[in-house]
Amino acid sequence: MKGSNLGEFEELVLLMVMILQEEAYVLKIQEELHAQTGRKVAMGALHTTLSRLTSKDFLTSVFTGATQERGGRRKRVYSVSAAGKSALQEATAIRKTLLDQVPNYAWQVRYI
Amino acid sequence: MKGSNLGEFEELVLLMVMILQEEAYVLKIQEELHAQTGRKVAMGALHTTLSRLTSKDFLTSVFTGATQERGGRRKRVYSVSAAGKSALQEATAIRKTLLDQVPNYAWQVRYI
DNA sequence: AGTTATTTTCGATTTTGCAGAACAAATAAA
DNA sequence: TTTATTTGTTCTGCAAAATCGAAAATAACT
Repeated sequence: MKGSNLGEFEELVLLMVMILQEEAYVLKIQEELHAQTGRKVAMGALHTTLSRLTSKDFLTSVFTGATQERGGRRKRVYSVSAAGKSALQEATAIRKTLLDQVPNYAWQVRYI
Repeated sequence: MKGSNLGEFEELVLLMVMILQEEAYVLKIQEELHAQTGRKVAMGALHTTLSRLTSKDFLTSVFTGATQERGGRRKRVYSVSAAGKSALQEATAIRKTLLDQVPNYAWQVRYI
């Protein structure tokens, strides 16, 4: 219970990987991250975060066989490990707890 | 809509300030942060974050008159600005949106 | 004036976030 | 069968965020 805190971007990336599932490879992640959060990050940036998350054992990855598209290299597909999920879970839970204690709920985002 | 992303610790601090209200001064924040999240941060760390948030205009602060306790200096009480609230709101909303797209809700923290 | 508790300020360091260029692989086109 | 083009990976490097520890202030009480 040390609280292996996730950086804010790391957290977004973990979420995207969970959402994308078998489609969780860099380009897709980058694209989807932009579509959903309006954030456009360089590929290098994403790779750095991805490998940092991997060395923290929050992500694992495997190569898929190359497809027959123009320039279609084999892609590395990521998935969130159990540790990654619980880190995410913990961060979410803590914030939820705090959020519930904020007086004047007016400003809050409605759950439900 | 630039996405003035909050760091993960910055976000926790903003939340604590909102929760603590008139009691939002460093020592209290530190103490409460530890109580609620199990995280023990050094005072210096907190001050750095607090002033970063202030220069981003997410926090404002005023001095209270010193109380009559032994060693009781006047404390600087913080409060979250409108900009701070919306930054918080935005971060929360984005994550909520993503969270809702994660397949296999089982692992998720229940809202409600 | 000196002691004591509380808060703020000041380096210094590690970890995260992010960009861009160089490199590698695969295929389409010339 | 070379060359161009697209897709993906690695490397280098800097900026911003997270932290610590110690030094300076400040305020009451002796």
